[in-house]
Amino acid sequence: MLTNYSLVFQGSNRQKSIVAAIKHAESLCMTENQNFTALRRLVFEIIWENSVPLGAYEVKNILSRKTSKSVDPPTVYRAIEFLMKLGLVTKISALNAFIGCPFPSSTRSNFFMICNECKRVAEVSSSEVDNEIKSIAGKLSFASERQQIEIFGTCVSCKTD
Amino acid sequence: MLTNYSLVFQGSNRQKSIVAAIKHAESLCMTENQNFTALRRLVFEIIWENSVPLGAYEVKNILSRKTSKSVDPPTVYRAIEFLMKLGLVTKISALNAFIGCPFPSSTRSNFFMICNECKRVAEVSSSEVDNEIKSIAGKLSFASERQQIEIFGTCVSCKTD
DNA sequence: ATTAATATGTTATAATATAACATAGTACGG
DNA sequence: CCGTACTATGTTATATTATAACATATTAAT
Repeated sequence: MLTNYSLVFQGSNRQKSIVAAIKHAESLCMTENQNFTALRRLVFEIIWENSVPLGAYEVKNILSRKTSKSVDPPTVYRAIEFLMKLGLVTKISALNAFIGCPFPSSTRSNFFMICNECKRVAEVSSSEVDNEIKSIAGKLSFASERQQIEIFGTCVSCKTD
Repeated sequence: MLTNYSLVFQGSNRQKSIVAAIKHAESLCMTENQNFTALRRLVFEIIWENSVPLGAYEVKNILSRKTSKSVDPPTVYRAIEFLMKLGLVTKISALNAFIGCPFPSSTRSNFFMICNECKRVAEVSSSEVDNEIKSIAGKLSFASERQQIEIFGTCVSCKTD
């Protein structure tokens, strides 16, 4: 099992991992022959700077502040779509909000633990869960392509508060 | 493991299960002291008649046709909210659409297999997956309350076509 | 320089969802 | 039976989320 759970819910900052994340995004774009433009990098940073998932319009507002000019929805949605295709960002669809993927290169399908109190989201990559689902899909002859697992509850920090 | 997979993806109709579902909904409302009004019953039927999840506005249009009068969004959303609270209907949040829960009384947390081709959705209730997730949550001291698992892929029928 | 491809800007609008208040129906104690 | 409180529905308006369609700009290769 691989997770950023304690970093998200008990760690003090994420700065260090953001630097690494940008590096990773850059090299991924390089190998995929994709253009990590200034705009896309900005959106990536905005989403990654938060352990709370951001709605597209929140990203839009932050982007607008950072660039000191007005930004229209398609600008944001296109950048997010680009990042999602590369697996750098995921949508938490129950929240209509977006969060950075800490393990973009993992081949296992990850899932999210979402704290109802502080709204932060941690990612977990578990081969056990993954295998169990794969096994069920196999038995039913369902060719699974993509999965989205969202667990809502209370994180370790908020529970003790 | 409990599933309506073959009923949904290989069965010819769902009529039989709808009758049982309505009976179940009625008695559930009875014991919960909730009012299974004509409107709520209609919305329940509309959603249950489909193995494809329906958007709220699709429900609205069908409802409007069935009652021969115009229906406003809050009417539909309120009925859906009511049914969801009772566990009779779930939202597939990746689709912004709603589907009946075939195992409303199951204490296990269920998940959905969604065919990208025919759009039908089957529900699976697996204690293995459930336990695995519970175990991870336990290790991380995450008090999980609700979970939403959506598996997208190709069903057995569409694969062979 | 010219073209093709990619990325962004811009305008408009579609699709999904809820707030707030008005009215109607129901249930029950007096 | 009446009045009150509660529940459900009707109605209007608007918030939130997302995309279509077309224009312009940037870039990369010929």
